[in-house]
Amino acid sequence: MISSRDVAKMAGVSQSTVSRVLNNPESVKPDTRNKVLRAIEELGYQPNLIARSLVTNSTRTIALISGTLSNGFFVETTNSIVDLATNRGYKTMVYFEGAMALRDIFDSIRGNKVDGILLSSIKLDDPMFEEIERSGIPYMLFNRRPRKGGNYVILDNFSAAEMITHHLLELGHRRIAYISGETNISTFFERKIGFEQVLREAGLSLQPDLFHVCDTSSSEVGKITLKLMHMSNPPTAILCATDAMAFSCMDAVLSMGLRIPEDVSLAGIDDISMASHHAIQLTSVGHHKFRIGEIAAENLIEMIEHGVESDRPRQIILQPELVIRKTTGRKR
Amino acid sequence: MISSRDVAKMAGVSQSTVSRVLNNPESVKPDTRNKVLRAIEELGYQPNLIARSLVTNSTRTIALISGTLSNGFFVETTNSIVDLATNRGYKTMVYFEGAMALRDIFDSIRGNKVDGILLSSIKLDDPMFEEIERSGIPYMLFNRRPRKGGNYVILDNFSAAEMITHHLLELGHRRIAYISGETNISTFFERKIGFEQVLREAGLSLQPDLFHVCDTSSSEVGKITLKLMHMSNPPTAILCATDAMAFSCMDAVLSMGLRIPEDVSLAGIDDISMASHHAIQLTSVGHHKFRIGEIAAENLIEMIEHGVESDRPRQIILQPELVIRKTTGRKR
DNA sequence: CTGAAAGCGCTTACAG
DNA sequence: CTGAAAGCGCTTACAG
Repeated sequence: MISSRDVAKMAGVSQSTVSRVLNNPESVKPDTRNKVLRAIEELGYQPNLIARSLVTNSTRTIALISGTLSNGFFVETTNSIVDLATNRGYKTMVYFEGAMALRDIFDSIRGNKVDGILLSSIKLDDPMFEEIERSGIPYMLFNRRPRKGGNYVILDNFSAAEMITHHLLELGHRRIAYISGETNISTFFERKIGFEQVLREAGLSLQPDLFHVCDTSSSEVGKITLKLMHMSNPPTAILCATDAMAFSCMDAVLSMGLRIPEDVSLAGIDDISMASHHAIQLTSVGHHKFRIGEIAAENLIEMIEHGVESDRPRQIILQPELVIRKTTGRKR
Repeated sequence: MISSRDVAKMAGVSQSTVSRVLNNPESVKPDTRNKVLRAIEELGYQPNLIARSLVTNSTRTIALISGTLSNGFFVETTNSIVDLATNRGYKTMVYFEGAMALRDIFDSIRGNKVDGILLSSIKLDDPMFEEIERSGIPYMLFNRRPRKGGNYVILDNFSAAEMITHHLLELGHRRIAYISGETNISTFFERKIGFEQVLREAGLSLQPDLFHVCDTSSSEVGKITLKLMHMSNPPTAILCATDAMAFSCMDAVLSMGLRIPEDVSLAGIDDISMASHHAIQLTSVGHHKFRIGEIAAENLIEMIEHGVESDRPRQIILQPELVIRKTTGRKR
């Protein structure tokens, strides 16, 4: 491999000068600069970024630890985060939750000296959170947050759940099923609280046989949906904690030959782009598409480049908008 | 930051021994090994992988350069590639086509000394292809291939297009519109050839007003769809070169208040997972889900670990299966 | 089984 | 404006 020594030799200068031409061109006389540039060209020299990183202690790499792409929400955030980082001159190391323990991913990331971390996969009481804070590596959480503190950008999940539940109540629904993911995750925790709160205000209560927690996989959601719709007194509406779950739920409902919303209303939360497809038309509530990922990435890069003010965590809560489409209708 | 020197000092051994404990534990006496291990534990030592890479000349990193996640096909390959790589102990640097010129991505990748490259975004006559070959970095292309040679795993696009076109002809369709992406990409080129071939065999020909090439974006496909369906003599069936395009097409058709397949039949190619959703039920043709990405990653890792046999390129062509669902029906 | 020394390919004070 | 020297944190022959 060609190194800066080779370039230096060919240009008849020192290695330091080659380095300067690369990193601070104005500091070297045009004449010498051109000699170096020509040598670089001639040799097809490619600086070894690994070596550079070792001395500068910066890799221009951010790590993205994201929920699985089976959830369309993370498809949108992953796409926009990677593109934004790329445009800003950062490489993105991607990990999807589940393939490896967060602990091991974090160790790998530390060893690789990434400049910053973007993380969706944190639990409410995750022991990793404190470690990440302590590591001093700039980070932004997105979509989920820990119980206390941290830098994050999330949806106002409580409000989102309130809004969509209100909508269902207004349509006359009283038997509303709720399918949630594990409530040790802030998103699911906060959405459930919002749902319960509105029920309570309406003089209703969360009925155990209409409330289900599952692992958010399509097969699990499907099973629960079938169980619900086979009840002697099935719900007239189903609220799913995410749009991705609502898609699975819809799939199961339709597979039974039932119609939406005639036989059962269906709603989700997140308002991912597929929700607006004319074949889906899912009523949902969420923030404008893509923005969560972008905001997280923007803030992270700012922290990397202008330093972290650890006394003032970045906590951004986006306000949701209700989007009524075709999967919710009056109770019959 | 704690280095192996600190560990060595604390354990009362040399840096070499610390290195051995990490990389070849059996080569050091249990006694010394334990002293070192204890020191590592005590100091919370994390080896600097950047420094290691500089000397071993291996980063355990693969670069994935993928088509955009707006196309569900690449969602599935990205998900399975990243997970497979992670499980095998490789990090994945991800780039999406379009955010940066392939030329610049490649330079960045070379500088970062990745162990291998997984690339979907190659054109038929892409000047970058030769450069990649020449670089000597192990690589696998997937989904698309260059005109000649290379390591790749692709669908038998010609057969896929043949099969789906046959299906449409058998349903009685004669005015079949075809919406394609740019034909300087092998996928679109081969699919178009397959489509034309079957038409020709049936004594039909590709009619200019029914054949459209676009940039595959949802808005472009939508525009073309509207144009087609507003013709005085609209097509009775539309074949889209990818399922992702078929989804956009479906969206546009439904937005006009038309029904599928009553007013127009619709088919795609790829058979991505969303195609089987009960609200979509898209007739398509493709290989079993996820496998293309996995096969590409498996082969790449094998090349990285067991060496490249450059005289025998890896060329894997997967056979498609036709999956008839609800978007295609008899011509009325 | 272990250590001292050299080296991977850069950058960065320091001196001139 | 430029060069010689030291150093980033590892690994790897080599010697013992």
